[in-house]
Amino acid sequence: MTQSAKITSTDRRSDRTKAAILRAARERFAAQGYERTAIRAVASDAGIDPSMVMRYFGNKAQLFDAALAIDLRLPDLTGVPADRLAQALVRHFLERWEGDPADDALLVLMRSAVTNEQAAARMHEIFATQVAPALAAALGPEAAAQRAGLVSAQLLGLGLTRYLLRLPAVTALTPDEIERGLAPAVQAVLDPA
Amino acid sequence: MTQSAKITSTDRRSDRTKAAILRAARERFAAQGYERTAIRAVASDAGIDPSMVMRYFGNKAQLFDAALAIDLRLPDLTGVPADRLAQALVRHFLERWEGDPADDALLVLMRSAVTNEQAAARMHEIFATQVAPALAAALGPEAAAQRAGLVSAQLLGLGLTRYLLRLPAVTALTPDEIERGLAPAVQAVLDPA
DNA sequence: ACTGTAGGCCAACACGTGTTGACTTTCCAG
DNA sequence: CTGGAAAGTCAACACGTGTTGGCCTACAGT
Repeated sequence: MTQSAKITSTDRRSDRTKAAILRAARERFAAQGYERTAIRAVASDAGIDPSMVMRYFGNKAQLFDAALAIDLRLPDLTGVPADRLAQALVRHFLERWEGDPADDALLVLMRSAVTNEQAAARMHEIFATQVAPALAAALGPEAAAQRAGLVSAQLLGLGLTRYLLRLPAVTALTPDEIERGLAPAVQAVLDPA
Repeated sequence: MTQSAKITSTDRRSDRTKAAILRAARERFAAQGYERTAIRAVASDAGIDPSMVMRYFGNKAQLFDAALAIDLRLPDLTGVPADRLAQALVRHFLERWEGDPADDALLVLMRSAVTNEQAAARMHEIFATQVAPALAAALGPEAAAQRAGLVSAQLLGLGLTRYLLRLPAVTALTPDEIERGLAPAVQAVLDPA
């Protein structure tokens, strides 16, 4: 039977628009956050009718949830010498963000998580399943539990001030200056006095 | 003429409700951010009609602007020994925030500034007129310009993760633990390698 | 007692939102 | 060719929003 051929062809069609919706949604959520993003605008960006968004994703909250399927792609820190851990972390996030801050999932999440409970919950989840384990692998479980919070505070603080708030005093710095300035600070958190 | 007496009495009446509106607005903006705060809700909290809000503040944006008249009450850092600057800063913000995070103006501002241009602009202004000068007084002008950004990133990162996102790994720490962990890191930014 | 005015309320408008259901078009299997 | 399902459009509902203007009420000055 050629049913499989049929299925794939039709499924491909719908999957393509589904992907277009998701891409448009990510861009809007990133630029404006959850509340200010209108489904009509997402649909318009994707070149289809608003009702298609509902057909494929159910409702706005579920669309948001789908847009937040995130992989931070944290580097493997187990091979990094202990005294260069901080540098590796700072550099990784800088590289990630300098590319295109607007569509980086972590910044999308931050922008919405501040006013939206659903996004905040997802943030907790991302932290628990990705950030904490990566640090635990490098520092050992109990040390990581103590320090992962402050490290996150430092890195998210950078993302907040440079890419979301765009504080001039932070955007004025070059990536190199940030790495040189911030890496020792993060290292200070990793190595308790 | 007793006109002055008349004016003060009537003005007092209106000023009292005006203040009530402002108080309610600050609470709502703090808890929900700009977009999710409804004027009807503010009016209801203040025990008056929504149209009174318009009468006294013009529109929502101006109400928001009035709610953001903020004094960070930064401590005078000129007398603090250079090697204790970071500790003084971290402690100050912790004390400020541990009291009642919900109505601290800086957190109000952060919550809205991430999605609202007007709030972001105000944030830049607050930084330029309060944070930067306080650091300049302690570090000297050109050193402050270089490092104020990263110091702010670290302090706002703490506020973000602990009071807005409430990341468990950060809320689990006691204020003392945070001060011990973060002060050396902030000091590392203040003292370049 | 009378009157003007400031303080306040009510009802409504205009608009944007998420969401729904009925209708049309596309397109492929038989 | 043809039927039927998948993909997509259209128009509308129900609701919450910021905002407006007209009306009422209390009270201070004469």
